[in-house]
Amino acid sequence: MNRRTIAAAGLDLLDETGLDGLTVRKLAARLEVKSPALYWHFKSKHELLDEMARLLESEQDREFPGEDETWDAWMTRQARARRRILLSRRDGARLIAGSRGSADVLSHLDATIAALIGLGFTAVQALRALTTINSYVTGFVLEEQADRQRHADTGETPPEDMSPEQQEQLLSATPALGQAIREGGDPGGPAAFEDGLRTIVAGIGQALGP
Amino acid sequence: MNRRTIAAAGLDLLDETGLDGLTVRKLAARLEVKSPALYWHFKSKHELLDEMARLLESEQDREFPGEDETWDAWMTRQARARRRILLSRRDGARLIAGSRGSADVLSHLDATIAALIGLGFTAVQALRALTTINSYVTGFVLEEQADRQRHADTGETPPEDMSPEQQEQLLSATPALGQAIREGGDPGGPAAFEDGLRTIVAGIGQALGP
DNA sequence: AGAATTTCCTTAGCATTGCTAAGGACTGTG
DNA sequence: CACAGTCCTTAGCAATGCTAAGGAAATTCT
Repeated sequence: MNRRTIAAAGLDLLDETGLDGLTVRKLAARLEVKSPALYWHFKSKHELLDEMARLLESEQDREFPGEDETWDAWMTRQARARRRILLSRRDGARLIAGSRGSADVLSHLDATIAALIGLGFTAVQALRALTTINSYVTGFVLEEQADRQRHADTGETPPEDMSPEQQEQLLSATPALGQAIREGGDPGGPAAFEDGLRTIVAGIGQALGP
Repeated sequence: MNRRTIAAAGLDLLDETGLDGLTVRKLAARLEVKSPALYWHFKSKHELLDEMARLLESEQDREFPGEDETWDAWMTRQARARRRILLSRRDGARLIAGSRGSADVLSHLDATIAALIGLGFTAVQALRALTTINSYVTGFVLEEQADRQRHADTGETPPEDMSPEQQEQLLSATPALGQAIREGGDPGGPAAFEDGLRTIVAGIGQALGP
């Protein structure tokens, strides 16, 4: 048993209990061990969460733009992949947002910037573009998952389980917002994510020059 | 003593202890009261945090575009105001990201969409633009504040307190990233925020049509 | 006015949490 | 064979969120 396997078990437990329900004792029990045993491998719970975050992030393919791939297609692909990773575990966004990044991601970031410089970016433009997209994805998924848990732990009926009449009653209280939701769907859903991503990538392209 | 004054005291305490250090007992002590007294006003700590989040959000001026103001100037101003609010309290972004929004912000969102429709947006475009910017600001400030606490509780020297030689040594390990930071400054700083914001607003403008 | 109800707090304490101290078994090394 | 290192256990401490039960003061009802 090492840090890696413990972190992996932690991610599985995360799906069942959520970040707030994840305790060292429960994780130890799942590994058929008493809780102080984990403190041999990690000096604190926070360090364990950091390792879990690193493991989750490492599941993302960290590719560079392919030969015949444009920078914007690549950035879009990368952003989608990150969202999928964050969504793949319960509270994934909160887990990663609250953790220390590894030196590993720094070196990958460095290589990515280098690759973008080869595609016409300046170093500053590349870094700024990447952090802008990153902030957007983190913020978006964070609210996406927060909504999920809101409906889960209040026992409140999620909008998609309501009768059309109930939906309509909610929407009619805020007419403009109601119209936007009727025409555009859930503002925390995949379509909204794609739209925002497209918007940001377009803005980056504009800053790059014609 | 009511929910409002308790939440206000909670925000003050938040600055001293951080979100993780904020306990019901400490807050009660600050109000010169025993801890179960607070459970008369709030049925759980989470509900208290929600109220604190609402109070913090309510400090933001919720203006509509002025007569001679363009939509992009207004959105930029609004995004900056939100960042300032989140930064005004320690862990402000985490506090708000983890809370339920109030019906109050829904009705304001509705009015905002209506105002943007008057400026040439469709309802869907307006809602999507607002949520995109919102996700970005939340994500950005979240990492901004996370960095702050990382340096605080590891006792690690923040880069700005290092000698130029130490800085250079860090930067040289990742040459492309190093160059980007030397030329563009802290990727979690105000300049980076402004740049990302400008990028997103430009992208929104492009989607609106010429 | 007196009784009843409501409001808002206290004292006491329970279960759970992260974490530490001390020690035991098992493995490899001089 | 002694010794040191690795990885776990048992026992338990201080702090946390929260509940139960009750008390004092104000408010309302008759």
